[in-house]
Amino acid sequence: MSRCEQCIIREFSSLKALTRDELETISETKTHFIVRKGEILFLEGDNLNGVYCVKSGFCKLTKLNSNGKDTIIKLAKSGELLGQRSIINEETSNLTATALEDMQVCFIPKKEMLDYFSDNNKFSLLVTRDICNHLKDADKGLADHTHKTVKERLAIMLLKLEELGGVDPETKSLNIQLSREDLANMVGTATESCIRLLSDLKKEGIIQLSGKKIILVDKAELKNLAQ
Amino acid sequence: MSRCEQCIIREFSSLKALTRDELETISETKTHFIVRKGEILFLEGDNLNGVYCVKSGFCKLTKLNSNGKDTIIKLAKSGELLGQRSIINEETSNLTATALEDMQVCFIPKKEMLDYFSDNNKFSLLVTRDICNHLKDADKGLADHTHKTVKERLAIMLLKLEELGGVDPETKSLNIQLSREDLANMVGTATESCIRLLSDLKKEGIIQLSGKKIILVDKAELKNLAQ
DNA sequence: TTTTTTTTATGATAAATATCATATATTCTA
DNA sequence: TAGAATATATGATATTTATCATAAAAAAAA
Repeated sequence: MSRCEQCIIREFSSLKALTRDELETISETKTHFIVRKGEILFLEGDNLNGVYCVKSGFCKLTKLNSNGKDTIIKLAKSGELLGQRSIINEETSNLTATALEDMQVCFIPKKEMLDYFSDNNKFSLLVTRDICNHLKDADKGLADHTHKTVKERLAIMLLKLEELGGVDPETKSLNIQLSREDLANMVGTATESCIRLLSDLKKEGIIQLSGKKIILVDKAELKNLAQ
Repeated sequence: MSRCEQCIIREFSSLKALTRDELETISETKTHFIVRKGEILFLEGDNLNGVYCVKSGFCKLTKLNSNGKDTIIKLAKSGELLGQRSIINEETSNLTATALEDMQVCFIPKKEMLDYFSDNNKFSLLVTRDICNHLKDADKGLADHTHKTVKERLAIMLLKLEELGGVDPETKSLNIQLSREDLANMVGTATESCIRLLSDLKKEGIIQLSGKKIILVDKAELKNLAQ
């Protein structure tokens, strides 16, 4: 199994603040596994006994609504740590993580995370900053969902998907390919409304569609919509 | 000016983890002031040079939307610290704080907060947990705003206002009295829609209204609506 | 491949919510 | 206190968005 000291992915998260000694200890205790597309990493309400480090692939983090629908709260890609909040607060997870494509994931036990959080100041600062960034995004999302139209939120989401996953250099289409249903759940609208608005954007020449592939043609106009 | 060592309010925030020495230092450096109803503590985009400790009164934390409207992201009451995220992330504030009634506020400089964050593990853990709780609330709010109707969100908000500010023991009306406009901005709807739905709830015997005073009569039904 | 299932697409319609208009009540201010 | 300004209330209407229905396209399974 690969060693954390040699894993480049750690440079993208708070783990970069760990010392060589700490990384070696984590290497001994961590486990590594594959999650297939559609499989669940953890469920809302689960007691997490550690954090998940996404090595490759990406997943959606959702919250189950009383009407049985999932709301996608955010997406996570390689380099991100999942479950930090639950570990720090010693609470069950408030979100469900589901793979949107095959993923490689490492699991780092709670004990090590909490030990280093108290012993390594640089690490705890980075962990807290990471959580702060999530909070800032959530505040922004809340404001957007409160006063923006569905079309505006769709524009925001398309730009966010590009930022998060980038585009295929050949086809220029978004690397993150969501079903219309998932996209609708991120935007916070009905699937049909989402499809309809995508069609509108296509008719207006702002995006191109072919199957799940989406190309952002007129990004200036998208940004204008997103404001 | 009152000394932090003797201030009971600190027991309600992460400040309770500070040592006597640390509290004494803060007492020397902190400033204390009054913010009148409607006045602004800080603006979105402001560079905060410390955190604000709410000693009495409460305020709204808002985000300016591109359409010029404010979205109320949350309310803060006595005992809460404002501006922690900005200090930790060394970023400008992402929210505007406006007093909803006269407030007493202490300002604790950035330097002390950051020093104790690195030196006092108990303190940094509590600060991080506080931020984690805000994140959890924001995730919940995002899910609610995504799939719930305006009436359901109004019910949620009324219950939240009771939880946050309590009720007058005499009249049983909510202590936190918001304008219909502010309430609408928290729920995420038009002022008129908010007024209409309050009237509906009144007709259904779920709440009582007289001016800004709101009495939650049938809390079971409200909770049922809030789900 | 053929069949079945799922996803995407689009029209028709219903429901929810926003906007505009206006009246009344309340609060503020001179 | 009177008058002005603001907040609350409610009707009429417009707009947005969701739901239902159905068809075409794509993907999965036999």
